[in-house]
Amino acid sequence: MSVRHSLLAILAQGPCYGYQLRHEFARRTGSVWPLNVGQIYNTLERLERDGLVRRGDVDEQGHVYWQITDEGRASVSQWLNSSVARSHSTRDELAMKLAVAATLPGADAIATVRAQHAVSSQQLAVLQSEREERDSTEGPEALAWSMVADSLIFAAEAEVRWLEHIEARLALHPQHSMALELATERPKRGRPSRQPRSPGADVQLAQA
Amino acid sequence: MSVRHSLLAILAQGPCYGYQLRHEFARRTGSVWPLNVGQIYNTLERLERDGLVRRGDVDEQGHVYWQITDEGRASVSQWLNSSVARSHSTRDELAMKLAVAATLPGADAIATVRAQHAVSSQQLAVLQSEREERDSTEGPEALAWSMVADSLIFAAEAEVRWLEHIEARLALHPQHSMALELATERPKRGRPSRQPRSPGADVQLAQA
DNA sequence: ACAGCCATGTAACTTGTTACATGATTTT
DNA sequence: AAAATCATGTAACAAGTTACATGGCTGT
Repeated sequence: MSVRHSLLAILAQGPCYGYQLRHEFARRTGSVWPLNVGQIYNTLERLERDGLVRRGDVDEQGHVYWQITDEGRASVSQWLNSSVARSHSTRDELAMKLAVAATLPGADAIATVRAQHAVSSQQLAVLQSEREERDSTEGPEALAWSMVADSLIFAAEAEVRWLEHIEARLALHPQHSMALELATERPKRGRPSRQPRSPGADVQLAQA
Repeated sequence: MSVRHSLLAILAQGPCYGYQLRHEFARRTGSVWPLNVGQIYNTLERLERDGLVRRGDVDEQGHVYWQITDEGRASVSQWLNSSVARSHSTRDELAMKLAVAATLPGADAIATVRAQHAVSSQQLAVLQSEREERDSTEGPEALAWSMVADSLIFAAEAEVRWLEHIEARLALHPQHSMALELATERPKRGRPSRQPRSPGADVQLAQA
C-alpha cells in the first residue's frame, strides 16, 4: 500500500504525468526503492478505478497529467494522520524463516544464522560507508536520502544484533533443543494418533 | 514468499494435512503471525501446481495428507542455504511514508513522526512486557516464541530510535527545509517548462 | 438441539512486479 | 544511422489475504 499512497500523496501537490511521478518518487526516497515504470501506470489506473485520481489535461508534448480528486485528498490526509501498525501485522521474512529453521530437526539453524549474519553485516557496512560518503552533500534531496538511509542502517543494525543474540542462544543449547517434531496427537478432540512415521523417511536437510 | 517456504519446510519433516500445517506453523512462530486457514489450502494448491508438493494419503477421518516432492526438498534446502536480501529490495512502509511526508510542502511531518513515535513506543512497551511475562516459560515452543519476540523487540527499538533521530533532525531545520516542489523543469532534454501552477491550487494537507 | 470448533475447499480480490510493444525525441 | 532515453500503455502473474460454503464431530 505504500507505493500507492506515496504516488497519491505526490499528486496532492499538483498534477503529474507518469514519468514525472517516478522522478518525484525517486527524489523523495533517495532512489533507494527503484520503481518499474509500468507500476506507475498500473497504480494510476487503479487509483482512477477507486475514484482517487482522474485523468487531466494533455500538454503539447502528449504528457498525460493526472490530478487527484477530493476523495484522493481525503485518502492522503488519512494516510498521513494514521500510524503504521507494525509487529503483528507485518511479517518479517527473516524472523519467520529463522524461527522455522530453528525448529526444524533436520536443519542446521546455527549455520543459517551465521551465513545470514555475514551477509547482513556486509550490507550494514556498505550502507554505513555510503552514508559517510554522501554526508557532505546538501539540499533537500540529500536530506530525504539520508533519512531513508538512516532507516536502513538502524534496521540493519538491529538485524545484526538480533542475529548475534540468537546465535548465542542457539549455541548454548545442546544440539536441537528447539527442534519440534510434528505433533502426532491432535490438540483437542481425541482422534486416533497417526501411524508413527518410518524413522528413515524423515527430513534430510543437510546443507546442499 | 516466506509463508510459502515455511509451509514447505514443515512438509519436509513429513506429510501434513491443512489444519495441521497451520498448527505447526503457529507453534514454530509463537502464533505471532496468524494464518488464515484458507491461505494454507491456497498455498498448497500453488505448491502442487509448481511440483513442490503432491497430494498424499487420506486417513479414515478424511484428512488429506500432503507430501513434499524431491523438487520441493531441493527448494527448501535452497531457501535455508540462501540469505534474505534486505535493504534495497525490501520496501519499508514506514520509511517510505515518512520520507514522502517530509518532502511534502503541505504536510506537517513532525506531527506525523511524533504520532508514530507514540504508537511505536507503546507497541514496544507491550512487546517488552509480554516478553518478561513469558520469560519463565520453558520448552521448545517457548524458545521459538521468544526468538520471534526478540526480533520484534529489536526491530521496534530500532524504529523508535530512528523516529527520535529524524524528529530531532526535522526539529532543527526551520519549517520545511526538506520540502520538495514538483520539479518544473524536466531533468534532461530541454522541454518547455509547465505553466506555473496557480498558488492556491496547491495542497491543503492540514491534519484532518 | 444447538453452539462451536475441526476440516476442506473455492472464489474473488489486493498490491506489487515484470516483460513486452510502441513510438517520439535526442544524443552520439 | 544507431543507441539511448522519455513516455505511455497492456498483459500476465505472484503472493498474500479474506469471505464464504459446506460438512462432521463434540461438548453442553
